[in-house]
Amino acid sequence: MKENLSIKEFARFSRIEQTTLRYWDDIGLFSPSKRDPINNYRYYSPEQIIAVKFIGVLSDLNVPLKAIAHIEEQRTPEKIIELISERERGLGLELLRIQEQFTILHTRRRLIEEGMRVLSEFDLEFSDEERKSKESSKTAIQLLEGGGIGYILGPRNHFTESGDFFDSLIEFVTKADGSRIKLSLPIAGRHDRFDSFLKMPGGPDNFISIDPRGNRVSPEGTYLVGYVRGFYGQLANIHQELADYATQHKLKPTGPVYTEYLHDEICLRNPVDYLAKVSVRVEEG
Amino acid sequence: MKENLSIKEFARFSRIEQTTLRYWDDIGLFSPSKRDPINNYRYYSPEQIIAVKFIGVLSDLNVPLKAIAHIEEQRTPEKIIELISERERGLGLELLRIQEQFTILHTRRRLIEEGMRVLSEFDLEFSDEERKSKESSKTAIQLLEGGGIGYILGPRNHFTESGDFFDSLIEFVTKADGSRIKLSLPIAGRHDRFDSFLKMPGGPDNFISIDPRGNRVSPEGTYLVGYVRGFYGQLANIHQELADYATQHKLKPTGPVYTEYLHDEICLRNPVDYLAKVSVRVEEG
DNA sequence: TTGCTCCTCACGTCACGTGAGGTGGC
DNA sequence: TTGCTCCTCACGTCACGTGAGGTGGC
Repeated sequence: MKENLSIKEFARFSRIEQTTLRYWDDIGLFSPSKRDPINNYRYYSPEQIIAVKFIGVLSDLNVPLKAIAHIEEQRTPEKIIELISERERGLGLELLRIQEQFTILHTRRRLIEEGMRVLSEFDLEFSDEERKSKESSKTAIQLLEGGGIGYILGPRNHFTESGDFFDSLIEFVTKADGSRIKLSLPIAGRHDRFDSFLKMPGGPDNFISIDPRGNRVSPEGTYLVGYVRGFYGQLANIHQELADYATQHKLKPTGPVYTEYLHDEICLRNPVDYLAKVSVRVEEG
Repeated sequence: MKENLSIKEFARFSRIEQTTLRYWDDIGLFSPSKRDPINNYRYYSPEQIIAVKFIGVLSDLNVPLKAIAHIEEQRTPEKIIELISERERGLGLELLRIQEQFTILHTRRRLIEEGMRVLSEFDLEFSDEERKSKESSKTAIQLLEGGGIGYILGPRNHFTESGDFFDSLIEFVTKADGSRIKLSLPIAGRHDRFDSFLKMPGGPDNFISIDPRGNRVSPEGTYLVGYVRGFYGQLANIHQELADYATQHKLKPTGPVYTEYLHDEICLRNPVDYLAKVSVRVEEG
C-alpha cells in the first residue's frame, strides 16, 4: 500500500536527485502530492513519476524551467503537440551540430596523427640552439599517391595588390560568415600552379577549408610532399627543395599545391614545433 | 596590414561574443596577443582565430573551461589525440541520447494526436455536473486493424498476492533500473487474455513500455478498441461494454489486452479529462 | 563638445550543489 | 542517547550577461 514515497524513494525510482526535486518544489515547478503536517516531509505518489520524468526530458532538452512551469500550468493536448514539434526540430538541428563536431574532431585527429607519423618516420628534431631561434626549420620530402579530399575554396587572394597575408586571411574569414566555410576546421592554402607557389610560397591563391561533404575534390594523382617544421611563414626553401627533388627524379611539378598545418597551436605550445605539409601534384617526365 | 584586430573585429570574425572573449581573458584561458599600453585595449592577431575557434568547439562539447585551460598549457599532439578520442566517444553517447529523446517525443506525439483524433470523432465531452465528479467517465468503441508495436515487458504483477496496484507499479519502476525500460516513455498495461482483463481491468498482468527498437511486438490482427475518458482506474464498465459489443458483432475477444493512456497528466491539468485506450484482440466467430 | 569604442568592477542569472544547524520517530 | 531521514537557509559554482561609471582619440 505504498501510496506515499519519501523523497529518497521517489528520487531513486525517478532517477532524479533529491536536491533537484527540492529545487523544483521551491520554484513551484513540481511539488509532492503531500506534506507531512508535523515534520513537513515531502511525500510523492507513484503516478507522479510519469510527470516528473517528462519534466526531466524537457529539462534535458534545455527547455528553461520557467517555460516548463508555464507549460505545466497551461497544458492542453494542442500546446503539448506544438512544444513537441518545436523540440523535434531543435533535436534535428542538434543532430546536424553533432555531425559537424564529429567532422571537426575527425579532421583534426587525421591531421595530428599524420603529423605524428611523419615525425616518427623522418628526423625533424631541432637541436637546443635551433630551438631558440624563431627562424629555425627542418624539412623532409616524399612521394605519395594522394588527392580526393573535399575542400571549400575561399575568395581569390590579392597578395600582389594589397600585398598582405593577413588582409587576405581576414577577407577569407569575413567571407566565411554565412558561407559553408567552417572556421573551426583547419584553414589551409591552395596555389593553382607550381609556378605561383614558387613565386610566393606563403601567399596562396586561395585559402581553403575542409569540406565535410566533399563537394570540391582535389585531383587524384602523384604528389610530391614536403614537410616543414617551423613557425608560420617559415616555409624555408621548401619550394626550391621540391623543385630540385622533382628535377632529380625526372618529375614535372604542375599543381595545384596544398599547404596545410598538421601540427599548429591546437596541439603545440612552442611555435617552432609547428609542422606544415606542402603537397604538389607532379607528372612523369 | 591588419595585424591587430580590436575586440569588436575579432568577435565578428570568430563569431565569439565580446563578453565571452573578456571572460576567457579574465580566467586566463585565452588572452589577446597584445594590450595597448595606454588605454589597455585588447588586440588580437588574425591567426589567433584558429585557437579561439578550437576552444569554442571544446566549449560547445561541454569541456569545462578549466580543463580546456589545463590542456592548453600542457598540450602535446598525443594529449590532444587522447582528448579528441574521448570527445568522439562522448559524442557517440550524445547521439544515442538524442535518438532516445526523438523516440520519447515521437511516441508522446503519436499518442496525443491519436487522442485528439478520437475526441473529434466521438462525443466524449462531460457536462458541467459530470466534470465535478472524480468518478465520471465516458466511453466509445470501434473496431480497428492493429498490432505490431514493439514493447518492453515489465516483471509479472502480483495483484492477487500483495493486492496493490502501486506496489506492482513500483516493482516495475524498480526493475526498470538498469533494464531497457525507459520511464520517460509512457507506461501501459498488458493482460495476457481477455479473461484476466474481465476479472481485474485495472490490474494488468504486466506493466509495459514502448520499445524504441521494437523487439517484442504485439500481435497483428483485428482489435476491439475502447476509449474511456476519466481519471486513472476509472475504466468504468468498459470491460463489459467490450464484451457486449463482441457478442453483438459475433466476435471472440481473445487477447492480449493493452491499456494505454493517450491523454494523461503530461498534457492535461484536470484528471477527469484523461483518455485511456483499451485494445483487445478479437477473432471471427 | 560629441560620439564611439573600449575599459573595469560589481552584481545578476540559471540550475542546481554543498554544507550548517536543527527536527521527529525508532 | 544514537542513528537516521528529512527539513530550511545561506552561500558557492559555472559561464557568462548586464548595466554603471569612466577613459582615450577622432
